[in-house]
Amino acid sequence: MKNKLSTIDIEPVSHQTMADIVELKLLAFLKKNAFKPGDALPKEMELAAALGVSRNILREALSRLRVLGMVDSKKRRGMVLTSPDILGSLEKVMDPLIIDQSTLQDFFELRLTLEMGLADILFIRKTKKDIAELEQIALAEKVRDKNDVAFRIKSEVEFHGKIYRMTGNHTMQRFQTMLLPIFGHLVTVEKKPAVAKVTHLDLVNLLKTGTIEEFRKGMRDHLEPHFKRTTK
Amino acid sequence: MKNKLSTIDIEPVSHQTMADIVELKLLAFLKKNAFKPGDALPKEMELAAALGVSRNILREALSRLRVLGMVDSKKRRGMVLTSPDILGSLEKVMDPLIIDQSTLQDFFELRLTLEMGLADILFIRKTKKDIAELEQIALAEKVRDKNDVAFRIKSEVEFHGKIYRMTGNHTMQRFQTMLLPIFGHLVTVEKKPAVAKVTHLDLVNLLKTGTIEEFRKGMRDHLEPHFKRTTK
DNA sequence: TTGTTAATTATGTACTACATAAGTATATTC
DNA sequence: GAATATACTTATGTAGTACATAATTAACAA
Repeated sequence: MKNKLSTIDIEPVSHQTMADIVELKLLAFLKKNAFKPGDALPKEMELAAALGVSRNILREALSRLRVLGMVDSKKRRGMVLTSPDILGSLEKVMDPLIIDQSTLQDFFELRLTLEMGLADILFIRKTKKDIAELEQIALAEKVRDKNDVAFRIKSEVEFHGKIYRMTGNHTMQRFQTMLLPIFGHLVTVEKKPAVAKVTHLDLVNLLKTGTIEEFRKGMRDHLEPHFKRTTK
Repeated sequence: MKNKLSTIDIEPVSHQTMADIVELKLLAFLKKNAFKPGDALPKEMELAAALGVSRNILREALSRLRVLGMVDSKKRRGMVLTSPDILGSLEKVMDPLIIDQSTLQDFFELRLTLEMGLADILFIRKTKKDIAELEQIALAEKVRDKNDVAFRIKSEVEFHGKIYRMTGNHTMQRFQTMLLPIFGHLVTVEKKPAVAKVTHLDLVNLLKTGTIEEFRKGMRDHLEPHFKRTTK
């Protein structure tokens, strides 16, 4: 019964090119031989000869590993396997305009999920200093005009960003920063701005004197407008 | 005072190659001109000419966009922008052996955070059918030998995997699958297996008759051994 | 030991040539 | 004239050659 789609939802046959194959073979080669970061790779000519492809094709495949942050190379020295910058590749494609709607929604929910799960790590790592800084951010919101949309978004970003930083988890922090454009995009699409009944200042106080459960409850109420939009 | 490191912790100067520059220029070009999935890109020769580089270099850069799932191309037809497969690039580099220890720990915490935050979405999306299936998985564990390590891991994966599937969030589900090798790697490194006081069957019952808060409390207790290892 | 210079070498870039598949136009047949 | 077969065109895919460049090594000098 789902034939109403004008765009036919079917994937085109995948024409594997040599570069595709070589890319996979290289990945398999690295895993099979248990290469570790720092290990030197065979030189281009050897690899190309071993794979039976031109140096051109090999370089196209290597170029892909480079963008994944898996290999690095310098002239004369050769190539070495590096510890990949996992989120680096994510950052490059995180553009709300080209990501399909369904995935955007998924990431939005992912952020909500993270935010709800943060409490545990947060209570392990929180410090008086961090809480004080967070409070400053929350207090700064009061003195500004509530209708200043640009400021509201900026302060929202600042507050939640600070919370992620407080976890001491650099990856999570970066991940959140990457999700910001998506969050911003979905929010601007919204008709009316969501007003939370639990404010940032409330959250700060819960962080200061409350329990994990109380803080999480507060966060849930703070995010309630977003959860309300999450359908079955 | 952190000079005790034998390997000097300093990044080498980054030598940007032409391919690096072209890659960035292409990304900027696509964003600036608001290209949308399906839009045709200029042909290789035109791009190369416009950028002032050889077709070789351009193809190395395009190859990178391909691995990110941003462009697709067929002979004669030309290249088109595609909706990127965000997690595709992640999957390729998700190898516990080459990811640095610090990032591994970050991802481990990320998983714990997700698991703790799942409750809200889960209670929105859960169905009787899914709960019944989850219960089957939990029940199947009872009949097996507790000392069968391989089975224990398999059933652990199955149970938590099912929970992620129950969220209906395909991205989160894929993300969890990607994290499995990391989880497995860190667990095998552990000395003694962690024994949780809240079992999978307990969680199923909480999902059936409990509240969100009760379920989350159960999940926290279930994960307690892992949280215990999480240091300040 | 330190500093300079020259030779070596693996990567980086450019260019050419051709293969291949997929549109486009033309010709042929009924 | 419509349908089918044929030749042509074109943009990507692949291969090969040539040379530039930077980093390493070796040799040499102060």
